[in-house]
Amino acid sequence: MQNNDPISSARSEKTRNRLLKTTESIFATRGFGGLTLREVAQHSQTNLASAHYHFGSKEAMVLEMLQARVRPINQRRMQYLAEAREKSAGKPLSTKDILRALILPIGEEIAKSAHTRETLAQLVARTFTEPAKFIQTMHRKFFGELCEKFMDELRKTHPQVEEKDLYWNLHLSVSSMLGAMAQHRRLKDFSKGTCDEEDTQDMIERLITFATHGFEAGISQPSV
Amino acid sequence: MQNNDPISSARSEKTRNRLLKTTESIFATRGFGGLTLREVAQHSQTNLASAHYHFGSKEAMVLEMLQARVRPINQRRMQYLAEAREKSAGKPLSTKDILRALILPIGEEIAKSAHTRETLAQLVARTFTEPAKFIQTMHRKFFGELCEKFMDELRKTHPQVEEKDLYWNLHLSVSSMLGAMAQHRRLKDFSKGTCDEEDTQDMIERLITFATHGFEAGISQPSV
DNA sequence: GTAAAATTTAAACAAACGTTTAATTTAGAT
DNA sequence: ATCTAAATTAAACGTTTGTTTAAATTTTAC
Repeated sequence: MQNNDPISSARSEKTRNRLLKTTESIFATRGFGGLTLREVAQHSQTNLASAHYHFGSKEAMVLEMLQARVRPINQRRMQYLAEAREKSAGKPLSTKDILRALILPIGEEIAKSAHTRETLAQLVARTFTEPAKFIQTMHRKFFGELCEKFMDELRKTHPQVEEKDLYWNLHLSVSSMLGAMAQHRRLKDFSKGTCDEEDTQDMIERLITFATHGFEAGISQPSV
Repeated sequence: MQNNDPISSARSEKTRNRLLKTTESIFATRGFGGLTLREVAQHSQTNLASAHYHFGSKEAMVLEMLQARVRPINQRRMQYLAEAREKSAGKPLSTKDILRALILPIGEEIAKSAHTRETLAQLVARTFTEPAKFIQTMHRKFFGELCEKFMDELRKTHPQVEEKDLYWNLHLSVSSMLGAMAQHRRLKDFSKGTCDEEDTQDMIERLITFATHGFEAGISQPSV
């Protein structure tokens, strides 16, 4: 039996994954500039040069980590949208169904484990505040087409609403989602122990409700 | 006549201000790690060492710039809250009045000039995603007490609502505001020219409406 | 088992960073 | 005008960074 992938043995793939995992953790807490290849190598129990061997550069390594993280979340978003369409049997989806498909997947990913809960929220937040150009490029590539898919769905649900209003309120919905992710770790600082940041499920449900009503208020009457 | 401030001549203050202005611009686009004292000095038409002479360190310089930016915004927030209280004549404020006092000042600051519109939105966004510890500390100091003031007001308006619900939805309101600031420059990428990022006034009004209805939906019924 | 390829490691590189020191220039007071 | 302190400048320091090179080790194929 010959390996169809001549390069990359079993051992090599393990160190690759170790590097990616460490990259994720450090990038989430310190950002791109704060991430050091030496620190990544140390925490991955490997050598400094091995990062370049496997990925070619620091940029490429971080990019691969981000893609591996974002891709499954976006896939699940499309999946939820498709499932909601099946259930609705041809009729347009509710605003809440659409926004749930947008928000829920990232909530599930956060809720998965303590490790992801710690880092993923910050991770997502970074991708849209990070100064590095290549991350901005990735962000645009990843979420540009996704945005269009969701806009198509919103147009069907609100055929009478102006394009501009739909864009603005989708923009605000996404903003509130990302803002909530970024602020997640700060919750304790301000809520004086009232709110528990570990109850991710609760946060996601609140966020969906928040965004849904914000959205619908924004497309019906410009001021209240 | 003797200058009451023996140090800092007129010339020195001018270079100080030039340094702060450049710091703001670069920090906004590149973040703390991406900001270089050499670049700041160059764009401020002064020397590298002058930054240390005036501020003592890179950290202190950035901190002073941030404080100079945030303080007047927070002051205006408190002012708007007080003004709304006067008009209401003892009766509790509406949710929208409270959130408007929170959101409007930052919108006004953004709308002031092209320069601030470019940078302030990103600036605010950075302060809550920035990895540097001293910025996190500042963030907590600046917004911790402000948060309490707004919570007091929200408690009066919604005396029957549980503390936890108020915290969560204030949190989500703040998140949507900050998220909108951070995402502001990305708007063009996704709206295909439909939305104009220069119309800040429009964004702020939409944001206030969005947050108000999101907030009120979150404290009345947990699910719709 | 042995040769070749893939992977890991060690060492060094040039560049860039914040900071410091010391010298120079400028401003203000008598 | 001169002296003193403030402000600016020039030059260098010690670290740290991503990256590269080359040697050592491990795995894979025949």
